[in-house]
Amino acid sequence: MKTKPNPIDRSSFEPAYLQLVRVLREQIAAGQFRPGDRLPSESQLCRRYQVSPMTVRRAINLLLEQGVVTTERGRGTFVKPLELGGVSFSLDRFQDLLTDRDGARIQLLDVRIVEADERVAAELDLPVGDRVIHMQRLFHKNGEPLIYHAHHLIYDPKRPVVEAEMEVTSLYGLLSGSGTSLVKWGRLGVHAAVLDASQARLLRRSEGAPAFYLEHTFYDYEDRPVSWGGFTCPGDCFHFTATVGVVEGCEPSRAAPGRI
Amino acid sequence: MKTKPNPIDRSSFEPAYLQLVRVLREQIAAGQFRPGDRLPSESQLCRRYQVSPMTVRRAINLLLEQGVVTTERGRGTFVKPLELGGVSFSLDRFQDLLTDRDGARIQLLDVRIVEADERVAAELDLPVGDRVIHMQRLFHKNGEPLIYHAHHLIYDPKRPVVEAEMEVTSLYGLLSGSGTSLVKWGRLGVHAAVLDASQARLLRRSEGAPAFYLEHTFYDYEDRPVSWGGFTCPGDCFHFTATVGVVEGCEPSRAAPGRI
DNA sequence: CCTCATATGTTATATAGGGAAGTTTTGTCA
DNA sequence: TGACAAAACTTCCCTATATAACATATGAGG
Repeated sequence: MKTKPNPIDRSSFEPAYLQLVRVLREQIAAGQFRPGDRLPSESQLCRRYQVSPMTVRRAINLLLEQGVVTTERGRGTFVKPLELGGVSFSLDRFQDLLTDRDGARIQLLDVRIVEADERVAAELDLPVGDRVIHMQRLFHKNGEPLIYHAHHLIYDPKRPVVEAEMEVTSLYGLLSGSGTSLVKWGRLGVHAAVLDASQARLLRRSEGAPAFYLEHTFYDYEDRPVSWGGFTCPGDCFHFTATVGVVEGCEPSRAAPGRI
Repeated sequence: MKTKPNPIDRSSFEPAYLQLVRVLREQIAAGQFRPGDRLPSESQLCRRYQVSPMTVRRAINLLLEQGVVTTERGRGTFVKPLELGGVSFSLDRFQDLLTDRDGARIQLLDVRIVEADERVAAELDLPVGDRVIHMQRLFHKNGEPLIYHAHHLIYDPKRPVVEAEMEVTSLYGLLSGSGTSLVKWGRLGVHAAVLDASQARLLRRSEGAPAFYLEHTFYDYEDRPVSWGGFTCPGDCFHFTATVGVVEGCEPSRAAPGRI
């Protein structure tokens, strides 16, 4: 058996456990270990790379959380096969649009106090006819309209959502708000949709054009709904991408951004 | 200062570090720690819960990877504010359709060998005019057509993709295939789309109906493209959901399934 | 009052080791 | 040969400890 040089560089800034993760990933990516194969045992890895058991464990745990391998107690660590179910898409770039930077502009189309109809009342857990705030906005990027946003907010003097929400930046201040946020959590959904006539006019596109509808409901610390609405994102400007499997570049099955 | 009882149960099957994760999550979910707040230092947590530093570290690391907290070396660990960018949507249920279970049926519409046009040649990294396999399929669930799938495959006698791919189960066998898989990794994209005339007829829906188009390109161990195509999923049957923020039930910002 | 060195508190990384639980292999005994 | 027990191996979890790197507070000296 030939003795390979130890690829773990102790003088590097990169921690040993991360180096080990990288080395193992590279070996998997190179096909040295294929789906279903068993990796060397932890003690073997210790000897092979001259690191302590805890370091190996930590590396294995990372690979586990990254979805690259599975472990079976008493049997070994195995390379996971590809599966579409593990893929996930993230909204990375979306938040950039909600904030102000980089030529992003937020146009307030309309704000008014209306009475909740059945649908709104159900979503916000209010009696029908209660007063709620209805808000419509248009997000621009480089002068072009990009996203249409409409949502309903509770209007309760006892709950100071209004003041925080009336700012034009709105959602961003309410979500990632400096200091104490009012919102504890939210539920999101992505639907396939087409533009209706008014949306098409606002977004300067043709009616019936494909779009993503990103629905959102946010809840406060008493788990009461605070806001319900959605973003309409034309399909010609938005898409989600991701990779599955162990690719050479680091960070694999982790999701990738989503705007062209 | 009142001495609270130690919520870490050492006789439990649940590992200490997971219990600690749960406890901290509950405190955050309950509003005991709010976004921006600093969590107790690691040594404080050691004393408070009577566990060793490594156990605390592991718990903190988990919270870190779950996106619940951020850490700043030399300053402390802080509760993360809500941010949409961190949300991710997964394809959990999608794979169920690719396999056979639960009343799922796969109808082979057409398989033929064609010459690659410019687009196909570019995607599969082949010369224009090379022979490729074109395949169209229809996925049914409980008798209803659900997904339309069309893709092109390389047709190279030297690469035994064909035999593995000709099975009706196709993609599933090629991906999650038992034994040695041919595919090392893949690139996925989700686009907003509408049904064209032929798709509408096959899927028994109206033309122009909204849909998701899940594009895919798969690569072999030499990083050469093997397959390119996409799934057309009518919007009335598919959507993605996710939650953002720390919700009472475990596993939060982790993505959620996607079929109604 | 300002500046700079020091001390303290924090997270990050690493080593060494031990025990529990599960699986596989080996070996012994009938 | 067959059945069963023992050993070996593997993953898993935890403890104890040490060092490094970074941030902030403290205090002395000008």
